[in-house]
Amino acid sequence: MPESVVLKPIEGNFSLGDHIYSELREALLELDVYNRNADLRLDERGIAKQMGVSRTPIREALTRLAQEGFVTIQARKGIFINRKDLPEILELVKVWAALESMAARLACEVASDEAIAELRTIAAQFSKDQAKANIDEYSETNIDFHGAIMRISGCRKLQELGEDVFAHLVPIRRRAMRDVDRADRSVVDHMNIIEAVEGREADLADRLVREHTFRLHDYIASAWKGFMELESMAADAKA
Amino acid sequence: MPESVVLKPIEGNFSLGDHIYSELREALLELDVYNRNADLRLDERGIAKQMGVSRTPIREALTRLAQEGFVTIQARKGIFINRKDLPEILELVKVWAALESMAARLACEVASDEAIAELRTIAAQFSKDQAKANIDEYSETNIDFHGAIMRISGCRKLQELGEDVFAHLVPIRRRAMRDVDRADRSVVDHMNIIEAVEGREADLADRLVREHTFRLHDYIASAWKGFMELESMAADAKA
DNA sequence: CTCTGGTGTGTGGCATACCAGATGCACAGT
DNA sequence: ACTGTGCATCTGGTATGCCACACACCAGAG
Repeated sequence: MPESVVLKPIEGNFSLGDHIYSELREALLELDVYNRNADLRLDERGIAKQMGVSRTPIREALTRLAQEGFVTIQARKGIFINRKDLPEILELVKVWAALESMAARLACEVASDEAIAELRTIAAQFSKDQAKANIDEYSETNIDFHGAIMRISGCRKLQELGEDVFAHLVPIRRRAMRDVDRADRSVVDHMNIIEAVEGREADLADRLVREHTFRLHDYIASAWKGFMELESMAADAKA
Repeated sequence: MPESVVLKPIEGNFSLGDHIYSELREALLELDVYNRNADLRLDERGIAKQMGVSRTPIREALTRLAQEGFVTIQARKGIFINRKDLPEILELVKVWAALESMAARLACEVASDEAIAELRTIAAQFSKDQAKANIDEYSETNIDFHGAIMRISGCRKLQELGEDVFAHLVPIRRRAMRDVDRADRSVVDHMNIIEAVEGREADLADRLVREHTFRLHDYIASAWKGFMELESMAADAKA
């Protein structure tokens, strides 16, 4: 067999169902920001017509979104976007704390020094962004940091589950980060976490991450009403 | 309005899709026990004919099972049962450890004394079952115990996620419990856990549960080959 | 005016037909 | 005997149409 051109195999999913699933999911996460009086209802036929396809792939996507808890499908009544209330959000944060603290623990035990160094690289962007007083970008970096901890834990399931839980928290978390005082505190927490992981102190890293996340938990619990007002304002401004 | 007959409202899901989903899921968990050379392939049309319905509800159920990771759907190739390998199983155990240790921690903080007392009630069945040397029933009780911890944590999401993760572990866990020495050790662990929760010692309960689950982790890691042989024997015996 | 039953429309559930890629095998060419 | 081309067939993906139930609205009986 002669030397031949090397072609990379076709990768992604080209099925309509998968595409629509991603599209809808993203749309829901964006929409959630304005979660006040926005239409909580989704219409299969409407979406189908809008996207120029039949109901079938739409239904497949919605089925998956329903199982992930983003929407609720009620037979012959309608499909409704799940609005998460405070207790539910707080539960998700607790789950997140459980997963990430375990990730930090595992990272201490199995992560390579290079992998751990990655945390500092990300943290380095903190001061830069913070210097720019660019809270939005800081928020993104913050997300990267937590994602990195999950990644270097070497536990794929932990990472995947964490991403699923996190998806439900995206709108809340982003908003929580707009508080400058919290951002400062967060930077300190992160530095302590990095040092614990670098020192391979599993128990300490576990505890620090858990406490860090529970600070977010308590903050959300106390600031929830403020979040709602912000969302109303955003929705009004849009209208 | 005169006194009229009181009828309880219709409860569950009567949609074919939901029913097939449950049925199929249960079948997969059972089948996994014989996970040797059993047919890893599922056929939409075959199942449809077998159950006397069209492909549509079957596909809905399979879509959900695919997202839960029980099966993999490959376009125009087939639907295959996901056989979990050792690293994957171990990752699931780690996730389980993360969730349950957090549950124990929360239980210390929020569970009522009555709820905690439930743990002892379940534990009481241990000695009884153990006296009967009935490992199978002990295994069930053991599962109840862990389920109870998740429940009294008061965190529904934690509980739900735990059940999802647990579902993937059912066959493995049941098998792991057949080891009598492990069962003895397990009883001791459980008693210690109960005492920690009763004493509201969150850090201790967290640690004990985590260590307990990691013992299962290490045991599976070392006994994996034995599990596989057992499964082959079971399959052969069936053939 | 109020209550009851009918009716029209909207919505998700299900069945069915068809499509195109994937596969395996047979047969022709070398 | 080997290779590769073409076809029959299998399989999941998609489009459609119909069904039954939920619900809002309306008309007629009281």
